[in-house]
Amino acid sequence: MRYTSGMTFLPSACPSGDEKVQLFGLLLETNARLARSLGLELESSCELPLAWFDVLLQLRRAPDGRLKMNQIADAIVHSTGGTTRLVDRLEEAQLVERQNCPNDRRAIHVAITDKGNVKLDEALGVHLEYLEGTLANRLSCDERATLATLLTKLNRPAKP
Amino acid sequence: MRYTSGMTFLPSACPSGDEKVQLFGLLLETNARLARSLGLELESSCELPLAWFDVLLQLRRAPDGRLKMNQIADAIVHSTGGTTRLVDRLEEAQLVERQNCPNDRRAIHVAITDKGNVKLDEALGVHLEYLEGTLANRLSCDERATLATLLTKLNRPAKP
DNA sequence: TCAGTATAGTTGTATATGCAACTATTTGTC
DNA sequence: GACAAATAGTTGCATATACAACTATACTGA
Repeated sequence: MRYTSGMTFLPSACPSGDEKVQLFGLLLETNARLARSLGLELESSCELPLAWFDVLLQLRRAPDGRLKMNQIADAIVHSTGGTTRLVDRLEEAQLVERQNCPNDRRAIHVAITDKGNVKLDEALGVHLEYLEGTLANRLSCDERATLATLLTKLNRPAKP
Repeated sequence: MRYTSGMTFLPSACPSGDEKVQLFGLLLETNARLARSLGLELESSCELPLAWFDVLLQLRRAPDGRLKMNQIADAIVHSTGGTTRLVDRLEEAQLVERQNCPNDRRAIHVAITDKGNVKLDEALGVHLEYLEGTLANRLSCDERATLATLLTKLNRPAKP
C-alpha cells in the first residue's frame, strides 16, 4: 500500500485507529515488494522459486535436516494441501525426499537431499547479496535488531 | 519461517549474514501470518477478500476516490494483468466502476462506488477490531511508531 | 507529418494455492 | 479390546495470480 510519502509517525500522537490501519498496510506492502523482488532475483539467478527456497531453508534449520509435512506447512504458512503439492514439486526436482516415519505411519518425513543442499547454498549466495542491497543498505545494524525484536513480538500467535 | 523461539537479537553482535537471512525470514513469516488471519477474518465477517479490501482502501485514500489501473497495480503490488482481473471482479460486485479518462484514452479510472464505500466501512470495523487484537495488544504505541519508521525505510524503492 | 517507440490496459495460458472431502493411522474412553 | 474422536497427509476442484503476447493510444524526433 502506498500512503502519503514522507509521512511521519510521531510517538506522541498515536490518536486514531487509522494509525494502525496505516501500519498494517505498510507491513503488507513492504513485505510484498521485498518478496517479489527477491523472488524474481532467485528465479532468474538460480531458477529457484521463493517458496522452494523457503522450504529448503526450513529443512536446513531443522535439527535433523528434515521436518514433517505439517511442520513445514506451519513454518512457511501454507495450507497442508498446498504443502503437499509444493513438496511434490521439490521432490520431483530431487531437492528433497519423503521418508517414512517409523513411529507414526501417518506421518511423512521430508528431508533435504545433497542436491537440495547444493541448490540452497547457491541460492543463499544470491539471497545474501540481495539482502545487502535492501536490508543492509537501508537499515543500520541496530535498526535491524530493533525490527527483528518488534516483528518477533508481532509474530507471536494470539492467546487462546 | 520459524526460527528458534526466544532468540534474541543483540545490537552489539551483528556478525554474520545469517542475521539478515533470519530477519528477512521473520518479515516474510510475520506478514504471512497476519495477512492470513486478517484475510480469514474479513472473508468470514464481510465476505470481502483481503485483496478487495486492499483495493477499496487505496481508492478511498486517493484524492478523488479513484485511481488508474497502473496506480492500483503498483499500490497493491500486483501485476497489471492480475489487477485487470481483480478490478473485473470488484466491478462485477459493483464495489468499483471503470470510468473513461478524458485526457488519455488508453487509461482507465477506477472509482469506488457508494456500495463500495459501505462495504469498506463495514470491513474497516472488522479490521480495526482485528488490529486491536494484534498490533495494539502486542506492541506499544511507541513500538508501533518505530516499526512504521523502519518499514518505511525498508519500503523505499532501490536506487537506480 | 510520419515512423518509431513508449505506455495503458486486456487476454491466453500456465501454475500455485486454498478449501473441503477423503483415507489411513493413532489416541482416548468405556 | 472396540468404538469414537483426533490427527497426518492426499486429492478434486475452484480460483487467483503471473507472464508474455497483443491492441490501442500517446509521445518524440526527424
